[in-house]
Amino acid sequence: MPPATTNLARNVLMWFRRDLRLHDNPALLSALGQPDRIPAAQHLYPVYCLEIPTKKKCGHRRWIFLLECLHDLDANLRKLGSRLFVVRGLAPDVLPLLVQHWNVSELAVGECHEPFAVARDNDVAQQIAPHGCDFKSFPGRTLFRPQDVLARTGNGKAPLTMAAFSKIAERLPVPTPVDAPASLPSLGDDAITALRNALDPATFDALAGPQGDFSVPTIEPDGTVPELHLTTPIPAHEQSPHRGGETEALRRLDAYLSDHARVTQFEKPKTSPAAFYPNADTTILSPYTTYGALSVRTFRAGIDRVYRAAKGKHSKPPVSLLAQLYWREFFMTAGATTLNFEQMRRNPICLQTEWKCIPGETTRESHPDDYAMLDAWAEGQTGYPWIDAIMVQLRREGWVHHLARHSVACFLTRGDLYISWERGAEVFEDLLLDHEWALNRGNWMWLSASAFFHQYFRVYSPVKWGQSWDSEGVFIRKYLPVLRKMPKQYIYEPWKAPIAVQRAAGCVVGVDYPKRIVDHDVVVKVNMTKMKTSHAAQREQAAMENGDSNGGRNGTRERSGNMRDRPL
DNA sequence: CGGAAGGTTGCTCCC
DNA sequence: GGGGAGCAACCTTCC
Repeated sequence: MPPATTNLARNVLMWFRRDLRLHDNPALLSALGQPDRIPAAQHLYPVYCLEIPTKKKCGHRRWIFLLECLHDLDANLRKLGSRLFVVRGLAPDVLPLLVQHWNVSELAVGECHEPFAVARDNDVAQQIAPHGCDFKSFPGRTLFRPQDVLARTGNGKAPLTMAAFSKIAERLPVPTPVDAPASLPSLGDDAITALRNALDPATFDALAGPQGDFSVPTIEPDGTVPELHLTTPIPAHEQSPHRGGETEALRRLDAYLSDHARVTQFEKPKTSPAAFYPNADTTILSPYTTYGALSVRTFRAGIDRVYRAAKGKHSKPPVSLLAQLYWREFFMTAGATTLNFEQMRRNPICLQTEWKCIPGETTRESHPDDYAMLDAWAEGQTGYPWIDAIMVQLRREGWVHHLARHSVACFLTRGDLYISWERGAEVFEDLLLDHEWALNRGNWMWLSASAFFHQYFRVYSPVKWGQSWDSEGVFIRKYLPVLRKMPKQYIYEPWKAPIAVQRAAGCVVGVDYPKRIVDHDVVVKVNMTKMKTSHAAQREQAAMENGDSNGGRNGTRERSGNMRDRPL
């Protein structure tokens, strides 16, 4: 038993969320106490709450990546004589039980800033307070706290351009990563027994999982996870090449940073969306920063070391490697401080326009044709090989290049299908290993020219843009084998190939590969007109609300009042 | 306040 | 094929 501790005992429960690592983890380190000030914890209980089955928007490969991170975290904890307890259930339900029966005095977390996470954490803090347990949050998820950025904007609103954000970021202190612990406080000798004795058997079994020991769910070699009812085997060639975990994250970071020229000369718009693992132009570290298997503060420190070695000669924001971390902060700041950030309606920074398939406004039953188009896009069946190949890569690997995301997002929204960006965000949330709520929703607003970016007349061609990167069609041939033998002059537009050429290539359009679902050259003009009309309507509305005083400048639509002045 | 400058990553046409 | 103007025209930031 944990000794019948008095209230003076310091027992810490480390609640891991998006910080699945030992390096640069201030919350975890807090258990060690501080010399002469705070004693080391007597016991440390590392916990992850596995929220089954509520993560409906988390696809199979995302689950696998998360579980790999948990397995690696558990292994690394065990090297220090500890372990991870994976508790099945929602945090506000299960943490109070653990706190009570493990006699926990402090619950330590890495701070999260999403509105829903803040609400959840407040809930947990209230639930554990009656048990005499403090909720203590620590930095580490971001380089900068959204509040600290907001405090320097002058108007209390998140910056909407990278130039404005960078100006603030450059004046904020550079966070220093902390070392991984060399040792950890012990577990209670019989932490599991304590729970088994205190809880009724059904509750215990539900929390502890099928092994009865709070272990990480097992991933079978065929990719199935029986405990999570992920029972569809994934053939070897369709498994993601990106393996989760802190160990792999730090290996990839070191490998990337070892090429100093690549780091100092990095310019995002010059990296190719048609390059793919293991020869991608970019780091593919985003899945690791998403789950916190890699600390962004450690990442930044590594970039800074390379920059210093180059005596300050390096690319600059908004295109530099460091700026890629700034973009993450940029969207997290906006997401943490903008009302209704994840949707179009009642979102003060978002363009209002009449997309198809708006959540809550149409259904599959009311508009089956619109949703058929959405499905064709999501499944890689648009008939545009560049678009479809990207969606296949996304589905299979859980990662595609940022500019590839631009292409398919523009296609779904303002470019071709004029479908709600929220629907695209839902699909990405399901598929992306690196899904971050604020980045995903923010980038969908960007690409649909709903917020941040407004030059809707700049449209990506689903043919020309890919062609400019990969005229041979290597990328398409990899992910759409049906087009493998199509001559390069038709690989981006197979419908233009003479039927004899289609037959010779073994790919007849309409039989072996879909006909294109829209004619880009036609719909792009229609869509641009829709955007123009929506902007005009919005300016008119703003002029009305402002008594026509500013001619609609800064279109206030729902921006007036204090809608953005919400507490963090 | 008003207006100019600038905005990570477009396309087409022309030289 | 690489670079630059024109396309038609959005918003935020900054002075």
